[in-house]
Amino acid sequence: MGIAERKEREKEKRHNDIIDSAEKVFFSKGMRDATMDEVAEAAELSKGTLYLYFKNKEDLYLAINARGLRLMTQMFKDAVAEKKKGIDKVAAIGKAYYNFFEKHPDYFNAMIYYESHAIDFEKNETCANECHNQGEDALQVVVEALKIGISDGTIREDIDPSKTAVILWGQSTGIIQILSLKGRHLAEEHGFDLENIMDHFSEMVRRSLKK
Amino acid sequence: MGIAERKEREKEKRHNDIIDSAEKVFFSKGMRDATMDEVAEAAELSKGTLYLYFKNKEDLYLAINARGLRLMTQMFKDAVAEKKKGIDKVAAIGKAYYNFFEKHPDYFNAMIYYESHAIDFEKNETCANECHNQGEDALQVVVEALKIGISDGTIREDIDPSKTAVILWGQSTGIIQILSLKGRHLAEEHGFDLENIMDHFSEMVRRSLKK
Amino acid sequence: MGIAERKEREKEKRHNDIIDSAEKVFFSKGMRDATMDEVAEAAELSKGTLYLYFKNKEDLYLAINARGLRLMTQMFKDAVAEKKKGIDKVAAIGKAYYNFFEKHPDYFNAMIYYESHAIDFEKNETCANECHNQGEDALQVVVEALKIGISDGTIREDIDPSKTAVILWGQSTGIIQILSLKGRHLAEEHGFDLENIMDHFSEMVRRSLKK
Amino acid sequence: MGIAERKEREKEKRHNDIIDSAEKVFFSKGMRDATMDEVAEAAELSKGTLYLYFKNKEDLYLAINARGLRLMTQMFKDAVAEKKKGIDKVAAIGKAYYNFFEKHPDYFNAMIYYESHAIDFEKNETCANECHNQGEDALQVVVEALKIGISDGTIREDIDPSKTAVILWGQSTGIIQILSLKGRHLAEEHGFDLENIMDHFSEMVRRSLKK
DNA sequence: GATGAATGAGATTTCATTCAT
DNA sequence: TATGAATGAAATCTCATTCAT
Repeated sequence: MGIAERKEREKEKRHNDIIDSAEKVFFSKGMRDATMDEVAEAAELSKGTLYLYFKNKEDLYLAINARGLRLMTQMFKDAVAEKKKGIDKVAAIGKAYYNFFEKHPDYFNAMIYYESHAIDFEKNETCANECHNQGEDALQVVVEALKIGISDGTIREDIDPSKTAVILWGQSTGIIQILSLKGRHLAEEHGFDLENIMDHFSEMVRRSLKK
Repeated sequence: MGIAERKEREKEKRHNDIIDSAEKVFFSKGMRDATMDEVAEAAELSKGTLYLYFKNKEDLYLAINARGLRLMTQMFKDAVAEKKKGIDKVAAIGKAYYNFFEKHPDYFNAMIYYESHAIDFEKNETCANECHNQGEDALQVVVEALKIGISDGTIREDIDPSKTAVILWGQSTGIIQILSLKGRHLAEEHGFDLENIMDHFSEMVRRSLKK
Repeated sequence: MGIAERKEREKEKRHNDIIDSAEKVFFSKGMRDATMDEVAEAAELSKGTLYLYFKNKEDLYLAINARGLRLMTQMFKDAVAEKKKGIDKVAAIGKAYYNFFEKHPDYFNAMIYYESHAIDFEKNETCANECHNQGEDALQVVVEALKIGISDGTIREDIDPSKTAVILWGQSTGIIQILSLKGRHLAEEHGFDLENIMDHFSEMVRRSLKK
Repeated sequence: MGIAERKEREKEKRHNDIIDSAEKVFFSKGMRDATMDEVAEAAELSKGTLYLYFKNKEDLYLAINARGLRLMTQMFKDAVAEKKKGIDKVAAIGKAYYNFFEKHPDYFNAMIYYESHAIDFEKNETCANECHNQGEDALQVVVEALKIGISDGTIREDIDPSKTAVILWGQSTGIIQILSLKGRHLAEEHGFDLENIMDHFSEMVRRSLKK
């Protein structure tokens, strides 16, 4: 019981409702072409209220991205849980990442946007920090999988789990980014099978990590 | 010899002068925050004139990017020429890529920006096409190196050179992108040595390709 | 006796507390730039509560002005009481007015602001009416002084006390207003002694009224 | 000759056209309630263009005021020219001032607004400075009239022309301001004849200045 | 070709005021 | 009564792009 709690919950809900509406607008029009007016209309709120909840357009976009990252991290955790061996866990994360891209390409693209724009973390910007933390969480899942792999002997022990996680993260993101942006082009012009490229990549990663 | 030629040359020069000025502005302020007014001022031209030479801001930016891509492709070609074995050529391209990033981070970031935004190639837009072609050129250098590696037995023959080139390209870009955006953070907070990460990565690639 | 009375007293106190806080804010930031949020914060009340006690921002501002006018009227009455002759009473009011300005410039400026904006009296708005009545009171003090002057022969009898009071009021306000807004400028750029200007003015008024 | 001149003239015209439109809007709705959107619409220009010509709403209002002041100064000069004796010139200025108020009450009120708000002159704000200069011009006309009066013996020589001009200016403004704001009230409730009040005032001024 | 004024769209901000609880 | 979130209207600002000359 508690008025304060209820208010808090309502505020939280309003916050989420705005993100819901923003997603619809941003995902259909794109970050650049979507307008705050449209978001306000979709949320059935006044523009002033949007700015009550989010510092600016970018902040709102980051809130969407934080959601995507949360979702992705969960997918990573689920993937990891399904495998025993470290190397298989790593591979599963890779698969999960591609899965995330396939099922939620808009979230993936939001992430790319976020990753390719220098964003200020210094100033206590809630959404930016949330994104940063979620990113670290996701990375940590990879680090753990690598450590397990080293322990169970499925991954060579001369790698540094943290550095390798960063590398894997960068690699995968870079590849999926290409698939996202040039995928259609690669498929149509060059006859590439995208899924197949991911398998290729997966195999390469496995080779680069195995004992 | 002729008036027409001279005019053509002058036009060409004006074109390049504008890109020079745009580079200064875009590189110091960032693509998003740089304004056409600033570019015009730097170029000592009126804003209207910029639009005589470039369709729009993005087009101008793509012209810069094309320059960077040309430079990068050349660095790739030089790198390839210095090595005999295919696998070494591939590794040399990777080194050259990191080199390109270190020496011309602004061009690299322009490229990232370009890679993370869907850009229309369809309409016969000169600059966009130039970028696309340069990108294909660069990729072709990788494809050739891989083919040579397969021929000379330094690279396993069960890979598809084209797909693998795309993968290598995506991987490398993704990693350098992380270094570019989070490099300082990784170095300062986590004590990572960036060069060392690239060596790690290089080693992983070598393992994933070798026979 | 009772609860009702106590409630009434508390309400009255709250009312005054709000004016106290509003004064601080309005006087330091200026009527236009002060915000209701700031007043609410200063009063340690919610913004909504302000509106329970005052119809709107202007009403609150008028409450401040009414205070100033009450204070000023009292100074006029005190000044009048100290002199015997009508002409001296009139002069004393003039001095008191300047005195009011010097001691309470913020109240004076509030009055100026009030005087230079057409405000609705019609609708039974408490604060506006209070201001209006206070203004009439102050003017009446001048009227009385003039009448006494006519009676005691220190002021020429061919003037109309009411009209003359309005004229004196307008004159004085106009001059002090200049001193308030341009005083510093006049003193620094033109080397005027403000006090001296008031003496000048006083002498002129005396000449214009004397028999 | 002169593209530059023509451009200059056109710019000047556009400037004036905007002020024309702004006058209509501001005078009919009042400074506070008029919106820049309305001005833009009246001027058949985009809002952005308004801000190209005027720093902000206040600046635009000051431009209107500058016009009023120019007009008023001219009326002063005309009035002065019609009289021989200094004292008559001063009286004529007073009449002209009231005349200005009667014929152009909106300009007068704009002036009041301007006079009762502290406005920054420091920053090189064109319109504010123009107002300031026009004000000085007008005052100078009074100073000259007083000097002539002292020379021709119609005004006592123991007054300081500059200070007296400031006093006269303040006095008159104050009285007309009352007539402007409370005139209707004075006429209807108290049966005052406004014109008559000005005559009264005129007579008082004459007495206060004459030898 | 060159110019730069004008446009128009949208982001952002700011508040007085209202309203549901 | 008290609260403070929400509103809605404007102001302000910023630019990429267009257009008349």
